Amino acid sequence: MAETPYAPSRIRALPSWLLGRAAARGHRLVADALAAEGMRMMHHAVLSGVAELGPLSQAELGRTLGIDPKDMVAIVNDLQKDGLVTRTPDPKDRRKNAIEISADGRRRLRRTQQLGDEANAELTAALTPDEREQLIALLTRIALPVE
Amino acid sequence: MAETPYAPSRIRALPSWLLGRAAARGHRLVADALAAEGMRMMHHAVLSGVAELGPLSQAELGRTLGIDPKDMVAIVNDLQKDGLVTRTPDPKDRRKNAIEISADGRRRLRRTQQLGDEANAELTAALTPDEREQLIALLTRIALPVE
DNA sequence: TGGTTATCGTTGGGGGACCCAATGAAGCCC
DNA sequence: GGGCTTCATTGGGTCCCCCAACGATAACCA
Repeated sequence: MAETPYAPSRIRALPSWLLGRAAARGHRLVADALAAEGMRMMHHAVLSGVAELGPLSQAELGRTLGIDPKDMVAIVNDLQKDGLVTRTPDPKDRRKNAIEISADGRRRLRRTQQLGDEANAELTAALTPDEREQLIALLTRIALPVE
Repeated sequence: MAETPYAPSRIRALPSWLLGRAAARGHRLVADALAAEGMRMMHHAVLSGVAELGPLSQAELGRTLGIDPKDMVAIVNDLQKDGLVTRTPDPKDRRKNAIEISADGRRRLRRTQQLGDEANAELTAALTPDEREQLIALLTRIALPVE
């Protein structure tokens, strides 16, 4: 491939720029890995959230994962169409849908979790386990709005 | 506003996920700040690159900043339209355009650099200067493909 | 020298993530 | 009971990223 000069540039020392680059690479790695199972990042994230947090509404899912309600509709549609989750009206609150993972969903999740972990290992391959933990800790502290 | 539960989720411990969140917040902060000058992130990045690396071709700019040639065309169009850069045919190589920053471009860059720095300060406000340097160092090592 | 290969700017198309506003239905609070 | 809120859904929009192709030009090399 072509040799990229990557001359020093003021821009590339800014956290926001580095975050964008690193996130793009991470997204590429994970998305490519998940594509082997016909899944996308958001689908995997939602499936993982549903598996952990039990049956819950789309709004709750969206809040915990930071996903827009509009996008959530499409994601749950896809997951439901593939039989990975069930969407049943909540008898307690008829506005809500109770989203729950299915047996197929659990099986799929096992594989996508594996793929996601591998992709993240490759993403952080240049780091020691200690450094990886440092990175996670630092990112956690700047990822959220101050509120 | 609604209380976001942010219950523990396996997804949110993954570097790729955290990177996506942090990058989104960084982009929001920087983009909002630059919007005050009518600039977008990519425009500022290109302007900064041109200022540092002197007159150079669009392809070289794209390689150093990781910007797609297609997007570079639009960005340079905008910058040229605003009189911030000049695009002149390179006499040495008539395929290339020599992009160079103008006096107006330098003035604009001074302001946008200030705004970008402030936004990045806010982005990393929760970190000590030491931790900020750590984060930059770690990100630098995972931002680039292995090559 | 002539033919192949590569690069440059440009145009075209497309996808994924993110965000905002509005709607009807349903629950909540007083 | 009336006002406010929440829920799922629909619609519209922006930005960044990637791939493919093209005509023009340059570089390579036998």
